Amino acid sequence: MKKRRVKLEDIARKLNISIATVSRALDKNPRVKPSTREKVFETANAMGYMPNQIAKSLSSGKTNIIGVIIPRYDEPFFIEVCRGIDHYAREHHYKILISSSRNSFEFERENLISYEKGLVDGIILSPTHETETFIHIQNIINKGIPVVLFDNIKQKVNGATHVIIEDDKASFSAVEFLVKKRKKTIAFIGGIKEKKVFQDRFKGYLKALKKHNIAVDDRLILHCSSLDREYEDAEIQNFFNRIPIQPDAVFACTDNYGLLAMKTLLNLGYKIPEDVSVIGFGDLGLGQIFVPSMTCIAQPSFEMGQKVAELLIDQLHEIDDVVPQKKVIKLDTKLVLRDST
Amino acid sequence: MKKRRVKLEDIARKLNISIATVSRALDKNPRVKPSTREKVFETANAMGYMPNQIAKSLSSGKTNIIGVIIPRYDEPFFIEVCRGIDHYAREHHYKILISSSRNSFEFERENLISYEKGLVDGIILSPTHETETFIHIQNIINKGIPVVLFDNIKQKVNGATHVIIEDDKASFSAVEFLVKKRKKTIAFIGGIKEKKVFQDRFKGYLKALKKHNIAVDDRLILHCSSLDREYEDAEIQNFFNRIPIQPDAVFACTDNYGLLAMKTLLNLGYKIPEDVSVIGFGDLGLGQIFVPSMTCIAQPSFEMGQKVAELLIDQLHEIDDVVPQKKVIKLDTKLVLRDST
DNA sequence: CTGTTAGCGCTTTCAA
DNA sequence: TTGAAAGCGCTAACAG
Repeated sequence: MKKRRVKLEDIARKLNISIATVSRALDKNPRVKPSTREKVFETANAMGYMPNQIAKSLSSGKTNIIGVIIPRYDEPFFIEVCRGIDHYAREHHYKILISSSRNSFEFERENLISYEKGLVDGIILSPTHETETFIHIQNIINKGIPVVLFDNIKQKVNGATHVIIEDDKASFSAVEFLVKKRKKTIAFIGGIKEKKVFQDRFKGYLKALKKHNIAVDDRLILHCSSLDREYEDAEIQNFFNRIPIQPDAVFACTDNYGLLAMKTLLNLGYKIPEDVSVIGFGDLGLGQIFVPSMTCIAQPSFEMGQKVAELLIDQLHEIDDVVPQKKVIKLDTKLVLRDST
Repeated sequence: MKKRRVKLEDIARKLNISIATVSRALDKNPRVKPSTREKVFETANAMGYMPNQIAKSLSSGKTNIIGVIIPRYDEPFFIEVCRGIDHYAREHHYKILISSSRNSFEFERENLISYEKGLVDGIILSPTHETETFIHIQNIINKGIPVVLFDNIKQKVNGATHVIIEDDKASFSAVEFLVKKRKKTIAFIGGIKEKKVFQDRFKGYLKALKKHNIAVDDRLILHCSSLDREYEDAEIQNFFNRIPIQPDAVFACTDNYGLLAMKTLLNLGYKIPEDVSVIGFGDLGLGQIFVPSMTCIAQPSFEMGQKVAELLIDQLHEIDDVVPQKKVIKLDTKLVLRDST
């Protein structure tokens, strides 16, 4: 059943012309006589010709594939970013090869190395919480492969463009919003301490309390340590079941934490927002469905994906000699008010 | 900055041996003298050698990439399937190239064609609701590229393996469960009518009603027609706002529909499950967080991904001459009981 | 155990 | 406007 694919040579032979001419004709190279070109197109179609991408890539040195590495698939934020990347990339004739580092530095390195084998023209990466050192990324860049980083960047990488949001500012403004609503007992639910974005969101929380002279109370603070959805649930339930004081507000570092907090609080008999206000982070859809709907910091995920792709593709199109400006792009967030506050 | 990559030739020259030997040594081919092999490894490392995947692929005829086409990214079901595929594929040294057909037949075709250019060794595809004809898939198979289909398969494709769940049975059992709870006024919320899985889920609903002599009431039936999250919400709100009779149960064809129904009903003052029971379809996480938690038909999404990948990779490893058995694999679903019923 | 050589399918000078 | 030929980097059959 498996037939040999038709290639340029087959068309050339049938038409009694050279491979080069066929190649040029198919390329719409103007240096081919229109009549020849037409004949080539006709027979190519008739024979069911399909160019071999691999051969093209080998000879041209470009694959038109962008490698994307995210810490995990099951987080709407990353999926939205990928969607944004995909949209932009497709418009510019690039495909995307996504892989997950599964929150592991080792996997991140492996993925990077596998991309280094020439499969991709450039790389988009969101570092894991474990990623402390950045030489693996630096190595890639030194080999001349453009890299754009987004989210969770612990350390500036020379030669890479960064796309981020200002996590500290965003959380500061959310917490300040709660304070202005006369909340005094504001709980904080963060994620793994090692992750830069969570560190920054925590900083914003502290800063807001400090500014408004509210004492920090450790009993109100939870840093979730699990990387797994199921355990997050348990951690948060535990936290609120045992909390010795009643919070009048909760600031959560992800949508999911916020929703889990709401669920737990409702089950404990709290009224939202009467007894306690809740704010989430991300605004990736679920907050709108929950009853009551959740106030969130909206993170421009799709746009972040588009931006990241745009920056990478721009770099891919730059003349090699030009030393391009590597920049840090900051995207805006905003607080979306709903029923939980 | 962009340095020329080191290749086999460079290593060969430095060691004064042939390229072939270097290639074999790196391959751990036993026909190379251990001492030679070691020297090769050392210098390869020292020189920072990195094999060129594209060249390898061209000469070996395999890319070790699996192309995956899903109707959309922003549906947890598909992401879970992709996660399953990724897990299995990675263990077997395959990478996955995901693209979305964005619910469009034309995009599906385009993606397929782009994969036909030799970039992928095999294809995993979930057809869109628009996909009525399957010649584009048949064409691919005829070219000798293995294809595995999953979910929403309107028509059996010759030569392709299919992985599905029995949507009609699953929804039948869910609706029957409601009937046995003495529900008489069971609303149905389905998706676009063109989609096979929704058709089947509707059939199951009808069948259960029929079996238990409950008259079908069109006023209780909604087929959502939008492909966009935002409009789904509006459609479902509209439906319940205007419904002329009070349902005592709702069977929804996706988790999202179920959650939106619960939200709307709660906002209308219904008590769940006292006034109305709700069952969703999928069980992809959110149902557990909602208050009340939602009873769902659990669909084995991750497992489906693994299975689909396994079947494809098996096929890729089959000897070409062997005409492989193409099968239809049916995975089991189950009803997960929670607070909404 | 190692080297020679002929591809894999396409692009791209260089010549004609 | 076209053709010949040299790669792209690696694999594998064949010969020694």
